[in-house]
Amino acid sequence: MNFQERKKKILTALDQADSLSVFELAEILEASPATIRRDLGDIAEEGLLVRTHGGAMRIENPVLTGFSEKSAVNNPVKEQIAEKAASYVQDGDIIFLDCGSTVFQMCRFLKKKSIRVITNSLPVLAELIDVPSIQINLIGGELDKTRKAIHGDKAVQHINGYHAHKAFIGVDGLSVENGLTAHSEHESSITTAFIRNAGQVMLLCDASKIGRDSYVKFAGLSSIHTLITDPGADADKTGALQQQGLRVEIAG
Amino acid sequence: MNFQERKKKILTALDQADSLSVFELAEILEASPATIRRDLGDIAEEGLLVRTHGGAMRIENPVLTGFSEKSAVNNPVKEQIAEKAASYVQDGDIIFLDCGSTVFQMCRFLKKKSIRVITNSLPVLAELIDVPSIQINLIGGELDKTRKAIHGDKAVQHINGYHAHKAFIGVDGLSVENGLTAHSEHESSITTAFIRNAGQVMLLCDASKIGRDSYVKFAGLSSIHTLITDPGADADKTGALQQQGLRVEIAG
DNA sequence: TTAATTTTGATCAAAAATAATCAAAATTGA
DNA sequence: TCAATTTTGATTATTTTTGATCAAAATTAA
Repeated sequence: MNFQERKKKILTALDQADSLSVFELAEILEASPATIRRDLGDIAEEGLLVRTHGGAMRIENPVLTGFSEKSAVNNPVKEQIAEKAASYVQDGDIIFLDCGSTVFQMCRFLKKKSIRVITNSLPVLAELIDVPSIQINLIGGELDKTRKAIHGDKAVQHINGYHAHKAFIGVDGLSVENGLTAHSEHESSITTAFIRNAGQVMLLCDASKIGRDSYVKFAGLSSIHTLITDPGADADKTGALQQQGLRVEIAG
Repeated sequence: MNFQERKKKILTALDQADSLSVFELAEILEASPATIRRDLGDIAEEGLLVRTHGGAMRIENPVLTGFSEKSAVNNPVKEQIAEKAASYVQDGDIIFLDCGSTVFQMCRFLKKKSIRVITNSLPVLAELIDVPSIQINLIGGELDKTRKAIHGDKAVQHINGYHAHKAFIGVDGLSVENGLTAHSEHESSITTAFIRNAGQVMLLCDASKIGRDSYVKFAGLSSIHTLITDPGADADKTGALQQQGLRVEIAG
């Protein structure tokens, strides 16, 4: 059994029992206490459980978890991309973070940095609000309840009022032919604003989206500085993107 | 049993019995008095209970966790004021809600209405995000982590971009002599913006704040349409306010 | 007030849990 | 396939937690 599997099982077990000891977990997962401790340490660092002496407790904050983004948790590919992306962030940076699930995963790798984050994502806000070294600027505007993010004209105006060193964004499609594409106008207008107001634009994009096109064409390849993707990306496709002058980084 | 578990049990036990002795707790938790004393010391330091000689007492206003706002819960006076204030809200209204604890209490009385809410308060956001009939416009700007609210110039600009039918605001002090007063410039600039951009301004204010002055003078009595307070308000003081043309509503 | 009692905080040894280290096993990549 | 890397589990040293003891402080009773 690998870490990802154990992580899932630990979190499931903790959902039922509020707290479990290292030994109880060792028995459930048929692993040694040493392994369980390592796992619990890692998972606690992600903020998905509370480590206690002798075991772990479920984390409970209904409101906060309401905003938390679970879709990318347990997705090792997105985690790798996020970690790579976070390595570009330095103390003192001002960064834009958009509301994609891969970008959200960056949060856990940003917690030790001293930065200013400008975001329209409520999960990002919830994740970083307790980090003293990070100042948050929340983008205002209409709340999109399903995406747990802010959008609309007012949000775009807000972004236009700032300049960031780096923007970390996601897209729904990326190809040589059509550049960056998105599902909706709302998303694309926000992303466009981020691109316009950032020194460097980092695109976080798993392999499945490369060479794929979505509905709204909103930016050319030249607006992106670096593409961060996973090792699963097709070499032909990434090669073609590189030929267009795009810098491609493979995470992991 | 570890500290985290005991902490939880101690707080739960204190929620039921208002106060417990070290020995009662030692029996409940099956731990030694020495351990209980250490625990109580630690928990008291977090501000989650009051240490007494021989035991501990429940605290009224536990520290807020996450975005949830607990300070005004179980405060019948604030609830009454909030309910009265909410009765002024009609379907179709666009309203400003500020980040005070009494205003926050309005949320539970607003859930059945079809309205648009413009707010800088994260607790309000968290409380209303799951209500389908309510559209939320979040004010953007710098995040004040301790107040769990947005403030700053950008936030004021944001508010200036809208007009609402009604604004529901709180203050730290209210008197005939000094009008509305607040603890900080940040709060007052936001409140001023709400007042400027609302058709009607409703001030939610428990009796203790009437006749009291705080530090920043930011608006005159004439900027307020209606004061909603509780039956504990001094009749002389409310009378003086009424003589200045202020409409005073007593909740409950 | 003083004396008796209770509670506390400090200290310490025992017990429990952890982190660190290292070799074996499993996985990965060439 | 084999070498390199990662992961795992066992061992050991370190840290944390606990309960007992006891003097000092606080509270209560007289």
